Amino acid sequence: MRLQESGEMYLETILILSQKKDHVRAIDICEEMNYSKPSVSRALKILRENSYINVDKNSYITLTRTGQEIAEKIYERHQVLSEVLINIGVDPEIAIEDACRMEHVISDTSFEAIKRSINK
Amino acid sequence: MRLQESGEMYLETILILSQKKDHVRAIDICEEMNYSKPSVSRALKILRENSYINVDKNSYITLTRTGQEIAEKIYERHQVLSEVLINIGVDPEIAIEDACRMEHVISDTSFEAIKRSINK
DNA sequence: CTTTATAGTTAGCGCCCGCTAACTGATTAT
DNA sequence: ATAATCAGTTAGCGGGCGCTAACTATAAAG
Repeated sequence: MRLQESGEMYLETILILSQKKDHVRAIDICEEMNYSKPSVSRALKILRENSYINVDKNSYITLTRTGQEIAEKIYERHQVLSEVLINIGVDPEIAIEDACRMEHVISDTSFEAIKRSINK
Repeated sequence: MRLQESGEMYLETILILSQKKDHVRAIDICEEMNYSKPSVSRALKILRENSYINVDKNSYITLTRTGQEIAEKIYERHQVLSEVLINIGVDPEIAIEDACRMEHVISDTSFEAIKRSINK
């Protein structure tokens, strides 16, 4: 199953949360993304069914290998794209918002080209 | 009514078609976008109801002032973004596809910054 | 003049993905 | 032990936006 922009955002959020918390639960995602519990619950169900995440008896969420790879990919894009925008003078807040949307729509090819172009 | 990405694509397509044809009809949009007639018909209905386009007795479609402004804005983004990507070495076909998606999600601020940054 | 082709519309399906209301089950506090 | 709180789920709504099937109206062709 091909992951939607929405699914990618959930994975990225789980990655970020697991970097600053011991464990990640659905409720943490609700707070981070400002979504209702049912929205998060359903999204996690789909991610679980498609083996992007695991949920243990304590409802602690972890990324599977595939989930982790996608989350890291999107997160890297987020970092690089917002940095690029900030570098050309965009207000950091706006840069981050834009990066958040662009990170899901850019091809691997274009992203690699962007990374290469900032290294010179 | 705030226009969706989909609505912006229709307006942009109408602009492009009206540059290369005497008149634009729904069926032309179907062919250009590879969408079914009902999909286009409904989209046009919404654009008409919200005064982004006019449709005359011959079913010829024209952009209103507002529609034209949006279409031109998106089209400019399309041109600039694909040019930028091509310039940094992205295959034109991929560059255009990516520009097609990015053009709808970038803020005015970031787009202006990108334009400025290529002029030096 | 009737048949056929072309363009547009209506009805309704289905997936995405937010939401509220209301339930369950577990943990904490009285 | 009972009540309250917290986390998660289920049911179902609604808007966005593709689709097919089937209808209508108009124009072209026999």
